[in-house]
Amino acid sequence: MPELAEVDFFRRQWDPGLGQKIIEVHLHRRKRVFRGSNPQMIVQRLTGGRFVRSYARGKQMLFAFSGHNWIGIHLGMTGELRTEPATFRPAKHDHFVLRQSRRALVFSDARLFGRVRYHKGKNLPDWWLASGPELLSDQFDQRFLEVFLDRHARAPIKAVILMQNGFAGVGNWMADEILWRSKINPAQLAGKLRAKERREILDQTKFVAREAMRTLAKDFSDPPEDWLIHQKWKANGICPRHGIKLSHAIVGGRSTVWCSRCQK
DNA sequence: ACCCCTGTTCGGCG
DNA sequence: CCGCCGAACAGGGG
Repeated sequence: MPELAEVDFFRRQWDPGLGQKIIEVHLHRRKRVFRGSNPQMIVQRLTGGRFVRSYARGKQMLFAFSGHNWIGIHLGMTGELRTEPATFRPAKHDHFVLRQSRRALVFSDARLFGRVRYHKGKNLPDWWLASGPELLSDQFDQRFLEVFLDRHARAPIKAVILMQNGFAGVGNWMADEILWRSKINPAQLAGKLRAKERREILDQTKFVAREAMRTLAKDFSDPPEDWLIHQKWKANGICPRHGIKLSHAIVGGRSTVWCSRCQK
């Protein structure tokens, strides 16, 4: 579920716990979400520390704790963060719980595609820096885009827009929304795109990211009515521009929707 | 019962 | 070696 703006929404769900001490860490040690990390060490290092700050970058979140301890969380397909009362008892899918005196900070994930990582040190973890520049920053510009599109010239543009080292935070619905607004067919090879189309991709990516941050990230409210996202999952979804029936196919390995009239 | 899925990684293959 | 593609991961919902 979570892409750029939803990820930031979930990150902020733990805000009430900022500055507060962690009195107990509860986790299911054997769960897949801890792959690559040592769950026992997470418990050891976080217990008694303080939750001091959080960051989001693309689909990644980073939580800073006192003593140079860091927790990275990726929500995968079905992960979510929330807070619960102090008396909360974890249920089946609540894999990681930071208990504070007044509340519990909870990560849950039914499908276990999400991930919790641990990092110790004064500097940011390497994997944090591996994702692309933030879409709304000046580093995500025309020059960056050109190089990235050319590097993946033989892949369909839909697949390229889903690559996190280029389009950090873009997931399936954002990708379709961007391509629809740019009037580009999702199956078009990235290397075939003309100068005007490349400019459109930059502009529409910024637009979709900015608007999503204004709505979804703030309170999980819907983007405007005339966005493609509202039609995408309907059996008989129509193009918001002129009302003809949308096309569906698997492109770049992902379910894709587009308008055959405006996206040639 | 069967098929679908807003994500990532890995092995196969061209 | 580079890079694309399909499968695998796992569970819930239609």
